[in-house]
Amino acid sequence: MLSQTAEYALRAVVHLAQHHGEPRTVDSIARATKVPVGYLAKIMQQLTRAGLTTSQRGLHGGFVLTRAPGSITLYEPLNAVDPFHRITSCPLQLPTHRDGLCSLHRLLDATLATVEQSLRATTIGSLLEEAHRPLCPVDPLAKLKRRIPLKD
Amino acid sequence: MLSQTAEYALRAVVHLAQHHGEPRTVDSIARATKVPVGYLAKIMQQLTRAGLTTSQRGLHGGFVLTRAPGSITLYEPLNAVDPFHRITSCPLQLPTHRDGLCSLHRLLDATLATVEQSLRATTIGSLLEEAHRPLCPVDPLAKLKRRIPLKD
DNA sequence: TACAATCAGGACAAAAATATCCCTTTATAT
DNA sequence: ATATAAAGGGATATTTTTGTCCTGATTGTA
Repeated sequence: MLSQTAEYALRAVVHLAQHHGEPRTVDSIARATKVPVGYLAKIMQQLTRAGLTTSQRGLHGGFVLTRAPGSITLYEPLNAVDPFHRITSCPLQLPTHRDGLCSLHRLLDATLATVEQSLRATTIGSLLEEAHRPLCPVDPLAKLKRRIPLKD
Repeated sequence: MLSQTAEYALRAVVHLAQHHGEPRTVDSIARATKVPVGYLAKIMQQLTRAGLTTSQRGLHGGFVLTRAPGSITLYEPLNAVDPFHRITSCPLQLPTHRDGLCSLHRLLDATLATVEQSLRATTIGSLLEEAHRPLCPVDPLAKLKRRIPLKD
């Protein structure tokens, strides 16, 4: 249901939130989130263009969130890489339905509305709170495993 | 969010529901629902394999729903053409998360759960009821417009 | 200044989703 | 029987999504 790209973007933003303040390179984000590096690079560009992150080149550069994790909702990174489309007009282009959707599409859109609401109601910051389970991108074992270096 | 295929499948099933009992050919469904004929043919095969429709070849053949529209939920045709996947295990395959999802994926899955519930709670039949707006696939003007025949 | 780390961006490749075409098989009506 | 109306199914084409690779532009540091 979510595109792969959207899933990757969320992982990246969560990771940045976990290290809020310190610039993270594409490579380090990719390793932590298990997203293909080259592809993630494109996604990070999109997040930057959308104003969610800033990028800094050169040594000690990388990406940083522009705002506090508590003020960024899940909706934002998703929407940046894969715009969320509500159903606002009849997908069949029927003239009768110019002013309103049919039952089918009204129901589908109502479902989309709940999804949108759920995504807009949750901040990245809230995912990091104590009460929650540890987040994928910070898996502590990941570090240990990396002591056996990957080829290349 | 829905795949194109899923949207098409729903339109087709709604159309069959509106003509419950009479076999509808791929061509007539395609015209009414504005789905590419050739592609719809494949989708109808999937619906038939999933047991939602029966098909009959030859003159006066076509597709018919196997059950009453009131007993078919939106979830079923969707799932037939484009299986609905809940998030049941960590998409990062992290060993720490073998027994449960992280906050991010738990939230995403909870959202999926509401979508699933919404789709399972609504039947095709209920979409046809009076209180609702006319459905796209039965647009009455469509017939009129067809009096000016399309080329081919 | 030179070098190394890092992002930017374009070109290309692979895979998946969407769409078209055509031929075969099956059923019906005359 | 034969012609015709349909679905079945395979091959192929197109488009979109996902992914790779390489080169150039910045930037910090020695």
